[in-house]
Amino acid sequence: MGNQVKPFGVLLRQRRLKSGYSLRKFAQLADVSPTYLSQVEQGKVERPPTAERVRKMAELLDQNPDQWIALAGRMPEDLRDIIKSEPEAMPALLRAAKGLSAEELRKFTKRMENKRDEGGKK
Amino acid sequence: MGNQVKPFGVLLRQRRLKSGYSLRKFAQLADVSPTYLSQVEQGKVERPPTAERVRKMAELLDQNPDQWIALAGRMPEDLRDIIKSEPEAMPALLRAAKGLSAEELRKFTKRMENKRDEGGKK
DNA sequence: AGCATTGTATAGTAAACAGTGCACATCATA
DNA sequence: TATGATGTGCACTGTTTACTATACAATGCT
Repeated sequence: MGNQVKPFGVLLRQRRLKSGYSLRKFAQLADVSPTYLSQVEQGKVERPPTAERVRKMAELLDQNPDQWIALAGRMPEDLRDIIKSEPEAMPALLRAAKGLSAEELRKFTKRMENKRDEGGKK
Repeated sequence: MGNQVKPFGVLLRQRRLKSGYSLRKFAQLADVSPTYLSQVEQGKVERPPTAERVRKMAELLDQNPDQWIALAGRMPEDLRDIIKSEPEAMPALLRAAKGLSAEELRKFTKRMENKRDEGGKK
């Protein structure tokens, strides 16, 4: 509900400027060409960079890498494996989680963690 | 934990034979070349076919498409969007769900569904 | 024997992906 | 005016992806 998904490129540019990096400087740190970085920030590329590169950028700007990867429309590699490990139950879980608020999701997350910590019996 | 993840190709071949299709016949129905289908069944291809094609194959063989897509190491398209809608909370939720059994996952799924049905207050 | 039908190995390919290089316009500063 | 730094448009490129074409061996049927 009301989750305004700001384009990845816009967010990237905002954060980069806030950190005081020029386009060329940051491109160098992130190990991409200035041209490409410019295109990404403008949303001129079909799809944002790879998950690995997005992770690097997020780290350079002190942002949450997972969040940025998801915002870029990529999938953190481990999530794919998690889903694969329970190919029926995990998709169902995600679809059920779809409408819930972030707070509710966090609550469920906590409960799941407790479930695991309380003893890997069996 | 003892989740024996049977290779997708092996499963595909088993199901295809059970349904009485020859490789060429099924390849034609699924709209791929016999060569390619053979490779897929043998696990000779780096990665299984696209989600769309796997879905088609699953339907032809009366299997659960989502399950097959996940088994093939692909991501049902809608899941990506769901994760993107809550780019912090959803990855966290999945990671917490990681070790849980299928039954426990189903329980949480039910609870989430109830939460939603009981009224989107606030 | 002849022919069809089965699956398979090898090689190749069109399109998409994830970028790069270079020239260029704009603005600031000296 | 010159020099430097900023970001950007356009063309291009190496690599990966998701397959296909061709030829072939093995088995079955008549």
